[in-house]
Amino acid sequence: MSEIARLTNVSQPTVSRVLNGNTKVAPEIRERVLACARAHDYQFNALAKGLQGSKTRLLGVLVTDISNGFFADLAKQIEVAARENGYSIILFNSDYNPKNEQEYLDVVRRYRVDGVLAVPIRETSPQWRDYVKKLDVPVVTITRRAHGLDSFYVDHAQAGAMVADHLIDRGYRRFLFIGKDYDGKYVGFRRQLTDRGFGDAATNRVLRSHDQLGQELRDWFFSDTARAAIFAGNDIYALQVLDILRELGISVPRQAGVIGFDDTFMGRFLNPRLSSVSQPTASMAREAVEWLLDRIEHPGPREAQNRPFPAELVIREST
Amino acid sequence: MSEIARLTNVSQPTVSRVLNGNTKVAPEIRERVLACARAHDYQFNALAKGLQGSKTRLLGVLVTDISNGFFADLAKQIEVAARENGYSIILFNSDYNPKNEQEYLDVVRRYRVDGVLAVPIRETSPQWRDYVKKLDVPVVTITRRAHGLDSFYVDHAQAGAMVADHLIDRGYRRFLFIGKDYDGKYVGFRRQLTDRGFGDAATNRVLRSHDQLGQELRDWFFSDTARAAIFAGNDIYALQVLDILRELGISVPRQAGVIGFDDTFMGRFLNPRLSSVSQPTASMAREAVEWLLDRIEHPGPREAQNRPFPAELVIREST
DNA sequence: TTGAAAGCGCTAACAA
DNA sequence: TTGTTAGCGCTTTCAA
Repeated sequence: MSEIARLTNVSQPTVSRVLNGNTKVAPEIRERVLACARAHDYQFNALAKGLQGSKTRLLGVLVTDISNGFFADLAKQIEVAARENGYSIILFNSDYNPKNEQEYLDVVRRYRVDGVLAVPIRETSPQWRDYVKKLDVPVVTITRRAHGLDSFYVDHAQAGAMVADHLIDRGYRRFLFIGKDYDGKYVGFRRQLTDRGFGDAATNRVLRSHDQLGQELRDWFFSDTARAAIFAGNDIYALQVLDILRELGISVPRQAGVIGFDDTFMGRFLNPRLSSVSQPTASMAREAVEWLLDRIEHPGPREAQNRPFPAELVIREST
Repeated sequence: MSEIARLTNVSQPTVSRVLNGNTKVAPEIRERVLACARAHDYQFNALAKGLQGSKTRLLGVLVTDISNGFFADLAKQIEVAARENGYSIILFNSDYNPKNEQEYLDVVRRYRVDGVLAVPIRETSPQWRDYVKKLDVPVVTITRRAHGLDSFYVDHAQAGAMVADHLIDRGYRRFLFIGKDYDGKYVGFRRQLTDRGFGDAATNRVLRSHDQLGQELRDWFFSDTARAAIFAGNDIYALQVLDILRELGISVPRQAGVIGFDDTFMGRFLNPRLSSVSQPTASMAREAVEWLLDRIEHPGPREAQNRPFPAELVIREST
């Protein structure tokens, strides 16, 4: 700016005024400065700008696993929405590790980002919530609900219940969930199964996804003859389950039903095409970003926004 | 820092010296300052720090499509490697749009990132290369070779030739490539087909992936009875092709062979399991990041690094 | 080994 | 409408 000021015979603050365009400047000077800036391909220094007030036009985005198509897509939508509003994102991957998540919140403070969008790992932990609230930037939670924080999410428990209904209606009589037993979707799934009379421990199991999954799945499947359905905590698990079942010669959906979660892109092309639960990623991302920007641009205490989105059952060939 | 200086009765620069740890400070003061910083959960201001020299400890990462599992994985690896070295990444998605790419290079300058890792769209364009070279930060190209710039990539032409050999050896006699005809892998693929006597236009076609793909694929397939193979420019196209073939009742690999590119995670679980070309993502990312950091930490002109990595043919059930 | 002072590139308050 | 001045939070001289 000083350089441009020198070249155009005005003061440096005047250059600033022209380039930011929010103050009145004589048209003649204005043109001269703009021309000079263009000629020298001037780019403002975002650091110097940010050093002043809090406006870095940087958003921190924290996801749990970017290599999962669902989150990759989410990150993409967030980035697009942010860019449309002149913000850039600094991205972090927690890998479901609270240590990384904590580390990231420090990075975020270092760069004085204007706001944070996070897929939390410990959204139910009061310590985490308190820590986040002490941060002096607005934090918005996406895809998961964190009480007391702005949250944009689909209700996993309700989605789980929808899955239960669907599977029961399709005639499946015993159920396996692949994932963690404290996962909201399992909680809702199990509750609904119980309500409809399928709450037996015998007909209702949880398996974590790991190397032994094939063996365990096989044992579970052949331990009973009732028609079996598998609810995978995400589409990636579902993909693996389909492969295992094929290996075992179990036909889907006849002998076993399989349903995933997130409705990632590949699902509609799998063989058999995968039933799944779809989340409105695009609108979630957009609304969350807009809400966050609104909080950034109009600071001050405000009641926590709680915005649930409807999940949608996408029924294809696997159930 | 001033606050800590006040509380510990030393000067602010001394606090800086303690916290950065590269200058000698009396152990007693040192302890006092560190204790105080910890107590107040001090986080340095990366903006103020970056305003000084060029060290923002920020890396710009530009990919073409983060929702493609291959690039998502690449971004993840880059982020991990960067973080291990104390750098954070600011991520951008070009969506294969040169306008976005250009815009991003401006953002990168605004934030004074220390270096850039890019998956370029126009790596063969001299204008792009010149523009990048004028940037005063080191730029490293990943997954694609850009002459005159540091490049970490697999040789697509050579990989394409490997695919050609493989398909011919499997007994396929006519070939379809899904992607763009100027794609390096197609260039190498076609050259090798020609060298081995399968250069006929009649047996060798290119199709762009789009809505009409199903119809076009069908026309192509039934236009001849020779055994057909389809080389998809990436695994996502391959996934779609498999689905179309299944729809048409064409059995893979018997009536048609299908091979993808990138060997993304899902490939090994598809039905049939997808043959593909695997790139050493992890080592490419790691080496590229390390090279970039080396260039950042030891500036000065240097000969452009040209680092090809070997691609590997992963043969599964689809060919 | 420590402190005082200057300055990185901007914005904002104030004066002209 | 424009210029002058101060200051954001650090690092980096230069003295002491």
